[in-house]
Amino acid sequence: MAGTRERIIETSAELFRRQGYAATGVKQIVTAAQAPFGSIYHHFPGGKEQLGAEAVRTSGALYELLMPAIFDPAPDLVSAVRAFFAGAAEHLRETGYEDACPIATVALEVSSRSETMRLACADVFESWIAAGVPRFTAAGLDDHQARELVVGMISALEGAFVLARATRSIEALHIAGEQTVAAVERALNA
Amino acid sequence: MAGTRERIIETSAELFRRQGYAATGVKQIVTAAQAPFGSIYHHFPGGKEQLGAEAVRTSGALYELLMPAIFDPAPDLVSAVRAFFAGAAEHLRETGYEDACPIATVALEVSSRSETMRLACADVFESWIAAGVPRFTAAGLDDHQARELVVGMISALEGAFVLARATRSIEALHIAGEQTVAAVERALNA
DNA sequence: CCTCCACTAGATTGATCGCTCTAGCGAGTA
DNA sequence: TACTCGCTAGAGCGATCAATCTAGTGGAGG
Repeated sequence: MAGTRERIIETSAELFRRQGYAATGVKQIVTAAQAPFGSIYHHFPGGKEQLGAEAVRTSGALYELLMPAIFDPAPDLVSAVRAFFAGAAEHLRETGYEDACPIATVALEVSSRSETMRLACADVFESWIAAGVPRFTAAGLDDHQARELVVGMISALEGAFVLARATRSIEALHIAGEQTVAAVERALNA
Repeated sequence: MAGTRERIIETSAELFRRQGYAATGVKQIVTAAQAPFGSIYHHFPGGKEQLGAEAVRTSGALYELLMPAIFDPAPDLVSAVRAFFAGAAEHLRETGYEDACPIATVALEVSSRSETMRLACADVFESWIAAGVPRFTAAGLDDHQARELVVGMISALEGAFVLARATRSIEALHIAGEQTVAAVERALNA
């Protein structure tokens, strides 16, 4: 079997995203991943915490790819931002409001309990920001403006996910998207 | 002893906010609340889920009071929004990045696992929006504009909390606050 | 061939989970 | 005093938790 370790990480990431870190048992992970129980502690001697941190970093890296995938083919920055939020809203609705941010739940859960995992989450957020900034500077904004807009965009998206998942509505995502678009337009026209 | 039930709810709400729903055990709650174990199931026959839902609604109602407390004494809407984010940032920093939103962690955790608790979270968010809207219409905005700005404000705050807690920095809160202020100013000057 | 080792496989551990159970306390009524 | 009843008090339930343990498998190197 090729990639037991990878399969465990991917399955963990999926489960963590839907139900969080604490609510997901190691047994549930191996069952869903169709992996033997013992393999967990062979591949992840640090136990559940190490597995959690790796799952966060892996799905974080995967989502970072959305930046080039969405922003680079777009005709302009504003269209890209709009597509970014529209895509998130569509995906959330399509998955029955299950698949929002892959790490937000975990980030809130563990940031007071596990420094290892908190750092993994912080690194992922910082990598998303770093991946987003050049797409904004390329549109003529300076580094400071670009960072502020990217951080604002990610914050708006994450918060809208929270409301959207609880209320089963993509209203918050639409609003957050349009307000981010307005912020970008304002910076471009200054 | 006056208010064992209330003490249990308040303690639960605090623990849920810091570490989430699944990671908080009933035993931990009774220990922290200095309450007898049996009292939990006397006061909350629905078990942990009922306790969780009540904790969400109670702390939600408590936070709803921030709307009048911050917006009504402010000289104008923009100052109020600024104070709203500044207060959140200060409180988060003062508590060592522990006390962010009282229900966001729970909302993300349970919205795919417990319909009872998901509804409690959704009701709380909707009540916050309902409490915020009149403060925005009082400044001359129409209902539709007001709701969009309030939903955007809460989304921005929630998302900034996620980033702030993970990165141990209030940068995201400052940015989210200023972008919300800009959105309000734009609506007022239109 | 044999050895070695990465990996699979799952039984088993002690601790902890949410929850149920019975017992009894103490204030109120008669 | 006698009885009720809201609540306290915690022992104990079966289930499940993360993690450890030993045993065994299969392919590569010599």
